[in-house]
Amino acid sequence: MTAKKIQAVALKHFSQKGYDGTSLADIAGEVGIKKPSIYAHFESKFDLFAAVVEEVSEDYRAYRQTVISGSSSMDFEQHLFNIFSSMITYFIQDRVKMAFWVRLWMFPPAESPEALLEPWKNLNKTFLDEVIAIFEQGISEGHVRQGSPQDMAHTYLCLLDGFLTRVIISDDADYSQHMTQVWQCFWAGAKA
Amino acid sequence: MTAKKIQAVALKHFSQKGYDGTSLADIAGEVGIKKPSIYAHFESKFDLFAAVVEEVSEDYRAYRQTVISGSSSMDFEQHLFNIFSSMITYFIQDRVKMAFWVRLWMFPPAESPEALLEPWKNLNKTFLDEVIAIFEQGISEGHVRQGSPQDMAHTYLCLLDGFLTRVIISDDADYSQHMTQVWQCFWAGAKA
DNA sequence: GTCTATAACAAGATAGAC
DNA sequence: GTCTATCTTGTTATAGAC
Repeated sequence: MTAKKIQAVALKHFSQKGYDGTSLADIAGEVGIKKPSIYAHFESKFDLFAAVVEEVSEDYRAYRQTVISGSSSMDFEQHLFNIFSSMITYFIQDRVKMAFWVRLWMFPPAESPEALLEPWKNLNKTFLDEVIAIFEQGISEGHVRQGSPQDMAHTYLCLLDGFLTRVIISDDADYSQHMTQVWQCFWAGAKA
Repeated sequence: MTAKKIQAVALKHFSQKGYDGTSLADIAGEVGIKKPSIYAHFESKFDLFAAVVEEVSEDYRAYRQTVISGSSSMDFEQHLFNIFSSMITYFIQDRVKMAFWVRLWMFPPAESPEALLEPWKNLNKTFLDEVIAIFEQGISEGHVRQGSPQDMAHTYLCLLDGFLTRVIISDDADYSQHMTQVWQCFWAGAKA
């Protein structure tokens, strides 16, 4: 299906050059069609962008849900670390998706309608809530030191987002080796 | 001086909409002049951008140097925390500068010449080296637990970058309240 | 230094043949 | 669905008067 190929190429270009920096001619050229042919599949440039957002968003949502529910039976530290490492691995194994994701998150195209951004924000808000719930459970069960679950969740997400940030800005091909060390430093301060 | 005013307005627009999303007409309009007048002060759009990068870069460099050298006589934890909180405060008190800085760092304009990006990368590389040196000292003097100073510095910077990331994506006006909590979580795991 | 006017071009989008 | 041709708009940039 041509629409899917257009979306895949668009993802790559939006990821590398941003929404404004990408032209439909760039995309069409790599797909192997001419620019007007895109309009047979998408109503506008922004419509194409929205489709890519939807695809990336849904893939991410499904993956995250699988990871969180799939590791809930683990030992507490393992559960938390599994979410941490799985999210990092998810993005590291596909840097195009990662750059698109982070770019949209931090610097969405100017004048993006709320209809596009709101589901995206909610998706990330949900993650915060889930992590807070995990820490609440960890504290009440004695796995985690006494303290504010909100603050711990926040620190956890700072570490996760910071790790992704540093992967993006780094040329290092195998950044994942740092993951375990970062985690140990965090867990040493969080455990009961 | 008109050139300075153009730069200031350009900083704001580049920060909010990115390089490609900003037009010279946007900038000129807010400055109060017409578009062609910009060319009396800057050779090209990119030349204006480069001037803004230079200004922001130098301001950041000077501030960071002041913070690091100015707190080196402090107690070890205070020294580390002071750098952490000062860097965060620096960006929080000027979100325009923060967004410009992070945007350039993570997603520089496509086809930016190396001449623009290299000094910028070196600036950040230097910071990593300085933080590593501080942890090396901290370990040898017994303030920090035994371990790899590289890994600790990396964790420290993940936390710092992650914090800034979360400030950018958050609407919360007073995000700085979280800073102390994040720090305590880190230090609990890092101290000897 | 700032302006009007305009060049030169690229980009998103449409019309209509095939 | 894809193409060529075209429209329209917006953009960077220059020329030349004041």
